[in-house]
Amino acid sequence: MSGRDLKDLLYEQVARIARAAASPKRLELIEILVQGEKSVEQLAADAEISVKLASAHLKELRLARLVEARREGRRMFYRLVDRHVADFWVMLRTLAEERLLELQAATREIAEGGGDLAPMAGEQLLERARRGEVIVLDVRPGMEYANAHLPYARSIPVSELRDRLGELPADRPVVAYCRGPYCLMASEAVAILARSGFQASRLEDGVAEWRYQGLPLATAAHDSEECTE
Amino acid sequence: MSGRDLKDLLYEQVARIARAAASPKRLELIEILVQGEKSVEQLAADAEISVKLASAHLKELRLARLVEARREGRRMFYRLVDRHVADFWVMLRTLAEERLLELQAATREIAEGGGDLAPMAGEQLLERARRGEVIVLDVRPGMEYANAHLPYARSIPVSELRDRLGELPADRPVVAYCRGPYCLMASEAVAILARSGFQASRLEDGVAEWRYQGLPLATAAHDSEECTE
DNA sequence: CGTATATTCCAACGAATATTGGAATATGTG
DNA sequence: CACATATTCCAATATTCGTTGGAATATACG
Repeated sequence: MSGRDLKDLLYEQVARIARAAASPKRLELIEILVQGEKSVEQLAADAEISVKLASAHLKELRLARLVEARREGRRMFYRLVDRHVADFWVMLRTLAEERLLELQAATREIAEGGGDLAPMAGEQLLERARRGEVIVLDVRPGMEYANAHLPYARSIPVSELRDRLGELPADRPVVAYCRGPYCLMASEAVAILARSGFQASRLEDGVAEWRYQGLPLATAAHDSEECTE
Repeated sequence: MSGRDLKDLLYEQVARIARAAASPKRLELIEILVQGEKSVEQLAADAEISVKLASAHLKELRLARLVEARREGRRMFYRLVDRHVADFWVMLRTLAEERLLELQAATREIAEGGGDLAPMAGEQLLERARRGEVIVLDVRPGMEYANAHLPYARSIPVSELRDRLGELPADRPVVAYCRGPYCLMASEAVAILARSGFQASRLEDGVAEWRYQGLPLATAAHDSEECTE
């Protein structure tokens, strides 16, 4: 094989991966899958697209070996192949944010709903949560919390938040997080909490960003009680 | 703006970056630009495409803010916006290699030309080069060496290697490197060296991979003499 | 100012992609 | 086995992208 042909082949393979990521819907599916395994139906619902379209996109992602599928009964469950895919998503998003001004404007629009608390860096938030000075609240669906969550975080899905406000101590600031900076659940939660008199703010990071920074995660509920009260 | 519209906008912006990287030719241009600033003509020649096509691809890359252009006389020089773009390229390639089997097979074909020396890890190679136990040889064009090169490396472009073999001590192993794993110059150099009785092997990494690993680089020729002889 | 050089813009065509509707497959249930 | 459910496959359409040829732009030189 000639040098040129070989090179073409090599770059083509790498481009194939990039092409798999070059679709908004597929990126959204990837971000959802970062939260854990999901069925096609769930993925379609979360990404607000038809099941058929979700299936087609998942096929592309599977072809690029970014996700893999498992059959359970009549359902097909998809998951990311490994954490490098999640890291890639975080890096790509970070790169995009550094470069595109419109993106920064839109991200600001999401953040605006949050409180005034200065954004705390990872290590610092972790320490304050450990000491119980701040309540870290995971507002994603329960399944995703069970799959992986920030240390010391407790789970109240945003859909149940209104009815479960009583579980939260009113004398401490609450930091809500969800799937990541593009997810709106934490913003909604902050709005609900603020309306009820809580000192609430939003953490932009999700588990993917947290892990990307090398910070620890919890995978069960065994540590979420340590900071309860 | 509704939540869905906002999300669509956000993912679309990220996808735009991925789309810019989703073309073999553009990836090749990026890798060439990692070696330093180049004119459109040089880029087209290195990537073996027409100037017009190179210009079109560079326009895409510029639109995505991955590269920026500078005019000097009647030439246009392009460069990567910052090192995050180079890091992105390395990460994308690494991800692709982990995933795609064909790619691994092709990469092996490139490496096959190399010697039998066990591949040395970065730190170790650096130390051996510092002590002069091994000759690190940069076989890229002189301009690229001047822009940035591995510490203790000396420059002999592959095109001049045949005529300058006398400059190399024959009693020490030579490790040649070039632009990165997909570049063929180092393989060619190893073949030439081996034919002349040198104990030659190839380093797959280029400056991008080296920097990605957090290892130091040299930017002038001030340190390439330390290990000369 | 005319000419040569380097690069970009514009137009056009074929190839690839996203999306949707309808049919097909595979699994579980009565 | 008939039937419901979850998902995938296939076909068709609109759109986008890669590539090339020809014209246009910007700069340098005589």
